[in-house]
Amino acid sequence: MSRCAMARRTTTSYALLGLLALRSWTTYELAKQAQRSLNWFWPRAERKLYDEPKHLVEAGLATAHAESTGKRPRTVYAITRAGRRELAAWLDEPAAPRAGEFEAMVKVFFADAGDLDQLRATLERIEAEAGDRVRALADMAARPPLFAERVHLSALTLRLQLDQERTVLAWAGWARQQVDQWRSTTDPGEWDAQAVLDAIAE
Amino acid sequence: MSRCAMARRTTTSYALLGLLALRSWTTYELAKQAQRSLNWFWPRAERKLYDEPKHLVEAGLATAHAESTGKRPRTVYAITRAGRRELAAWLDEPAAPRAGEFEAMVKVFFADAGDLDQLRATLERIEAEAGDRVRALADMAARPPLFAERVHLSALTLRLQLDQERTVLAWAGWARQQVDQWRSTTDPGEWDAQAVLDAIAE
DNA sequence: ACACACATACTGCAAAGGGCAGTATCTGAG
DNA sequence: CTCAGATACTGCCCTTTGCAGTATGTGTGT
Repeated sequence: MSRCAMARRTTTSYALLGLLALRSWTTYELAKQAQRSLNWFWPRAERKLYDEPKHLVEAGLATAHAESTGKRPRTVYAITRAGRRELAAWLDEPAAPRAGEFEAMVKVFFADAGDLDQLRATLERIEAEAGDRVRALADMAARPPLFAERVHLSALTLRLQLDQERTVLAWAGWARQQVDQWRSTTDPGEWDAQAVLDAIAE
Repeated sequence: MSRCAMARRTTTSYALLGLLALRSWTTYELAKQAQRSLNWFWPRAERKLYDEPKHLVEAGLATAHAESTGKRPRTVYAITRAGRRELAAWLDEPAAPRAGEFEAMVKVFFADAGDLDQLRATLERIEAEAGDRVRALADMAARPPLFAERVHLSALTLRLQLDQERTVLAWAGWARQQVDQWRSTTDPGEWDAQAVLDAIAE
């Protein structure tokens, strides 16, 4: 009943609340599940995934229940009716803009501080990583789903994730071909950068 | 000469060092430039962009020079020889994996906690944002470049950025079409989720 | 029967990063 | 002469990360 000092909620709060809306989990399970599914578009350190459920309980959006496996204690979290209400209300709020961290692209952008071999190595690593992820996504799609009644939503999100990885993969291959035509990282020789920019500018 | 307590360097340190490798900037210019260019793949709050150059100076990778415009002071940063060396060495280290925050996708993933109108609104916002960004990138590509001698590197990075935004744009359009065939967020009716998953699994 | 790897189930701490408010000066257009 | 907008930052508090540390299950092989 009392709402006292309901601390602010972050996207991380709602992401975990979303998982709790599907079923109850122990903190450990919740953390693992978040890393399997949410990690693709809402990556969070395991540390946070242990802290956040406590805030949800504090705010009355979830309940915590202490259990144990022999001598080892564990906490099972479940969503409350208020939690479901808040989750539904949150869906109405406009989301934060997409933001991506891509350190390797910083290295590409400043490639002229180094040599062609370094640039090529960076591009190869980008390509390898994207390839791994395409495979990981294919695996996930092939495996029987954890929540059969939610496959339509999984299909939607997996599709974007795959498209993104494939885009990176294709770009990296193209970039390696372009870079192979350069004389050095500071001199692209005959290579026509303007043509690429013109294509981007439509 | 002394290396005393050279604090750790982060990717943000190297990103700014990269900009300093191009020319000297005041902190304000550096912050703005970082937001114009780096923001696409290494977004950082303005606040950090003011702190970081101080660490670079501390580590001997840059120098700070106090100037003034009338009564208003300003600090001009320049890279040192040690800075260029460190930057080149950093290019060799494998980069952190790509990581993206996409809050709107969390809302799509948990769309079954709300109704179809909420899901459609989320998809429309995703589409609008991606459209804005495609236009912003086209603008950047059309505008005369700040560093003419580096257009080849800009072309490479802009290309990926555009591909990424277009991927999101195309996906959002597709997703809206799919969702229009659903009966509710919990019941996709005749819609064939398995077909989508099979396509992903190859 | 015992070892040992691996999964479960967390906590503490320091440092990086984000968001917002606040302060002040300079520049150009009307 | 005014006023918006650009320049040039700092302080504060909270979130998030990363890593190390501390246990207790469970299953597999020998």
